[in-house]
Amino acid sequence: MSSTSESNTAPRYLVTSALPYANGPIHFGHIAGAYLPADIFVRFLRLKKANVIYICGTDEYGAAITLNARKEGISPKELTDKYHRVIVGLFEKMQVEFDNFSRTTWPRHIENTQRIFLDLLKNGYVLEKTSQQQFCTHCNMFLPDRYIVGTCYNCGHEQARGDECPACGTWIDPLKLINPSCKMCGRAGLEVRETRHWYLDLPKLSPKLKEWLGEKTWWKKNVLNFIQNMIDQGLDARPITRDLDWGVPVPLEGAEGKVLYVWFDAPIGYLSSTMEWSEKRGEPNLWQDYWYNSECRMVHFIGKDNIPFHTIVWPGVLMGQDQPLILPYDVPANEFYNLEGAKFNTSTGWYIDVEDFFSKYQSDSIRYCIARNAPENSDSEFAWRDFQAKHNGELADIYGNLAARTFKFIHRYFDGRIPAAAEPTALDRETLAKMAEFPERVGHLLLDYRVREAAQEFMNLARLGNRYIDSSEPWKTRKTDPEQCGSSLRIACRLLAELAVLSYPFIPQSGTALWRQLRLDGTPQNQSWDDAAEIELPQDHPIGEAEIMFNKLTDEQIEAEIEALKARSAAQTGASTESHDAKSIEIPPIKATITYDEFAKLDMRVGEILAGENVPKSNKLLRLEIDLGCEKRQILAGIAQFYTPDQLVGRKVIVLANLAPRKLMGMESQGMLLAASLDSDLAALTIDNDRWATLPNGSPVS
RNA sequence: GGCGGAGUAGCUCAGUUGGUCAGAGCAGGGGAAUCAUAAUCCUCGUGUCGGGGGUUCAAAUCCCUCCUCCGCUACCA
Repeated sequence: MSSTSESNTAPRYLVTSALPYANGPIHFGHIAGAYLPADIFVRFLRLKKANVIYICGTDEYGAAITLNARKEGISPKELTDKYHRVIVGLFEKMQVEFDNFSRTTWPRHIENTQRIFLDLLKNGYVLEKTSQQQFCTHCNMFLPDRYIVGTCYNCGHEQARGDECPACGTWIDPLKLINPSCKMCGRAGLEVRETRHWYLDLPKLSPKLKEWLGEKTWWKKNVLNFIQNMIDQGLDARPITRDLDWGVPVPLEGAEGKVLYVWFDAPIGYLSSTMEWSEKRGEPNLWQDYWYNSECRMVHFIGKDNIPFHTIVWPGVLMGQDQPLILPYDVPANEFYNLEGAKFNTSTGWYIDVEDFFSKYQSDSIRYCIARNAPENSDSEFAWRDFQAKHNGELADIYGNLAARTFKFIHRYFDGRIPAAAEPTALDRETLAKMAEFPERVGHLLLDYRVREAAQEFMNLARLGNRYIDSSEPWKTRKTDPEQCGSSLRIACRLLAELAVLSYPFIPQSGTALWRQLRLDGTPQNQSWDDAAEIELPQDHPIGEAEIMFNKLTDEQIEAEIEALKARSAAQTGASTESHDAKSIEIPPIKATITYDEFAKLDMRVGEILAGENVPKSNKLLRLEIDLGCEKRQILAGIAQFYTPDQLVGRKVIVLANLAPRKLMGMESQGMLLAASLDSDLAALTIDNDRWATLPNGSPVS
């Protein structure tokens, strides 16, 4: 590719995206945070004639992978092979193009990781400590904190995790948890065993880090705020090894069964992947032109969950090792991208099937939709309605239609050839002057990682084109002043050529399609961003047939997608319950005994559901009106994933009537609908046999 | 619990260091035009800038306080 084309003026860039964890497919949330912004940035830099390489790969170690592999009955290697392929396939569909996409199981990556570990140890940045940890004799492994469940010693909640109690919010010391059990096998009787681990001495690196971070005045504010806080609170030594058999082995005598943590080796993957790229190119030392080059700007695109690793731990690791490796130049972290109001979640069916998606839609549509609403400063989300609006209203109507009206006109009245230029009118001059401003304006925004504004701005160039054609009215001048008419269309074509280049980083297929219709040499990628407004079109140059680049998405189609998403979510939530039997779900133990008096405080009544509706913007809540005989109540029940309002109206249910009211989603809930639930399944307590149905509303339950 | 973010027109959101900052896009009303995927272009906003208090000649923008929502909390990757 053109990635190494020499240029003395433009800076050299090493761009990375967070290594996706090869534990499952990635989704649009990942794409929006770490990949699409980086891909756009890289394509743009290439047009700016910068020397840039774009590096990534799958992250393939860690406990989660061994657990999932065990669940699927395959080896960790087989699991990561599978998801490596899946992830590569997705990037191809998204048109995210890396210079190299490696894997952390690549042998030289293991060498790199071990060497860096040994450097850190030798230089005194790694401490050895023994500690007590919970060990599950059945699973034969030390348990990560989140895989330990027990009773909270602070509030008595039975389902406290080893890291935090969901009820009272206390930070849990897993060793103090009462009746701890293993979340994986469900068994109690954990043993506390002593284990030896190595820790990265962040307190020792802290002064260097502080000084280094102090210079990063150009970093995004959300990133700086976050880490400033963390540093101010003081850094703790962090364990970088763990007891596991799937990972980079600790290269020391007596350290059998210990591997380096995935977060330790994953960023080193950037280095390893660059080396692999070098090797593949047959220039084994080429990577040093980047990693040993203090003029090279290393930019890490990540999601916000990765900020501590990339701004503190990883730079600390780089500082403490012996090679002259460069430190990150910038870490433009993005926030999260959700789906229709909730987080992407594969296990509950709240996701978009990528295979299915790309069988119906173009990558440019989703790229543009995400770019226009990228989670730069706060979380944002994908919504089908918004997707339709962006696709139809902007890509098809403004961008695609500009090309169509221009090209068709030329074919119809100018024999499909670029007309001659005439003496420019005032309007021409004004338009050309505005066109000339776009490369710098859009480019400036991109260098600032303001993708959403940049996308809006390139679309404004298309708007300028539409306005120009409307104002110059070639359908009139065709009869009154053919020369002027031709000249107008020529300018419109020049604008389209510019648009092809400026839109290329965002929507590469469409940019290329425009270029092709203009029958210009090469591709937009070979052009110069700065000169995009100056592209010359020879007189009589034949252009291609006008293509429809974006077909409209119908309301029915979009409705169907929304329905399908909801249906799958409901089905998958149901499906997971069917598998309960097979998977030996833990039945929670019986709670502590209470007295009759305590029980008698509860006032439960029979109530009839009079009406129900979904609570706007909530996935879980239904607003129900319930007749309790003596009065009517509004109750918000978290059962929307299990019942539609229709299924409930007319049913008799049991309501806890003297529960203190509570506000949910801005509405007051005056009581609680009783329901049985386990895991993620739920069934409301209804009364529908003949005898019970005759009981009046408001009958007490005891 | 700690930290952080957000609350601005019906919807999605912009608003650098306080003074044309009360805005853009969409939706909606009106109009022009007809080359084009019924696409385009022009035009129209009486919004307590979450509530309250304060600083100031001047605050959406600074300070205090309250309310609501959300995220993160690095030993889960």
